[in-house]
Amino acid sequence: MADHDSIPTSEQTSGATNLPNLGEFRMTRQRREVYDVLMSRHDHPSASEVFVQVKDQMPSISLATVYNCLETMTQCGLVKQVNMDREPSRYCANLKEHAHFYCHACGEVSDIEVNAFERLDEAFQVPTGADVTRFEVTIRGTCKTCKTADAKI
Amino acid sequence: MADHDSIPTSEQTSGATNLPNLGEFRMTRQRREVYDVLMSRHDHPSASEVFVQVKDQMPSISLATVYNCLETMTQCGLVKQVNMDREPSRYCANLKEHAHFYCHACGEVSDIEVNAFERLDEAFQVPTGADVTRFEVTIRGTCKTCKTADAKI
DNA sequence: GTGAATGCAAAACCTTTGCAACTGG
DNA sequence: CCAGTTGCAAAGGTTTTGCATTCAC
Repeated sequence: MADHDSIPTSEQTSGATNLPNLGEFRMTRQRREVYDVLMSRHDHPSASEVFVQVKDQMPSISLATVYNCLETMTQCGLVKQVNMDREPSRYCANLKEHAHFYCHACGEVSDIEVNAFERLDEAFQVPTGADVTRFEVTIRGTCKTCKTADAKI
Repeated sequence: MADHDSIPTSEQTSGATNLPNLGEFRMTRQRREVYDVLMSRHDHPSASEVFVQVKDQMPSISLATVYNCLETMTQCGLVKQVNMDREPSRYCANLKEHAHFYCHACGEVSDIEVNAFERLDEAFQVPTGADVTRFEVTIRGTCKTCKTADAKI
């Protein structure tokens, strides 16, 4: 994990939905660190959560830079921004098409495999004449842990 | 449209997914006006867009009150809050289960009918042991208007 | 070398909150 | 009557921005 050489190139990511366009991407120490942190976690941290962890390795980094890095990487398609309601944006490095499960009790977000993303449009009456770029699916509910904890109260 | 008597009671809305709980709901002039504005539009206005329109009818109303009204009505299940990325929250009075289409060119949000919402869970590997409350589906792309406009440039 | 990225602080933005005055049931 | 709601202004938290400095290519 967190291997510097694991940053995908345009060629390597041809399986992903949005090909990263890394043409003008300048690899700074800050960006590398931010990306590494994101790669090492599967819990969709927010910018400030990333900031806290990166600051450990690089005390001089500023929060604004973390925001800039995450923004740039999102534009490049290197990471994905995940927004839940009005909560702070979260970020994830899982480029594979997937849905999200959101537990409204603990606020945790987890990735969900999709069995047939491509057949999703059958279920929806997409406006005629519109170009569909992508489906975004969030499943809301209570995770196993919170359900159990709640039952014990 | 915008009929004051059209505000649903708990009994009338038994078909909706979340039954409005209007027990403690006090119908003030402000709330009625906010609700009317929302009922009269199908374009998912934000709080300040609602504010502008309500202020027309009721110049003394404050933005904070509009926020309060919308929040309360969302809690009651009278309206739905729709969040797109980091944009201001939008609101809609369409209580029927539906998905949203978001045009990233013009930023408009439109409702999408769902043919088989209940069979959606077949397509996703929902975490075992979790309780699913609801599916939220956003389809992103370019609407017909923007697609056409773009082609002309 | 040079344009892009950083770090800092300040601003922008949407939304919530505290509190006195008001009002719907 | 009186708990709940309003209006105002001020605060809150997240994200962006301006600008001088630094750095990657």
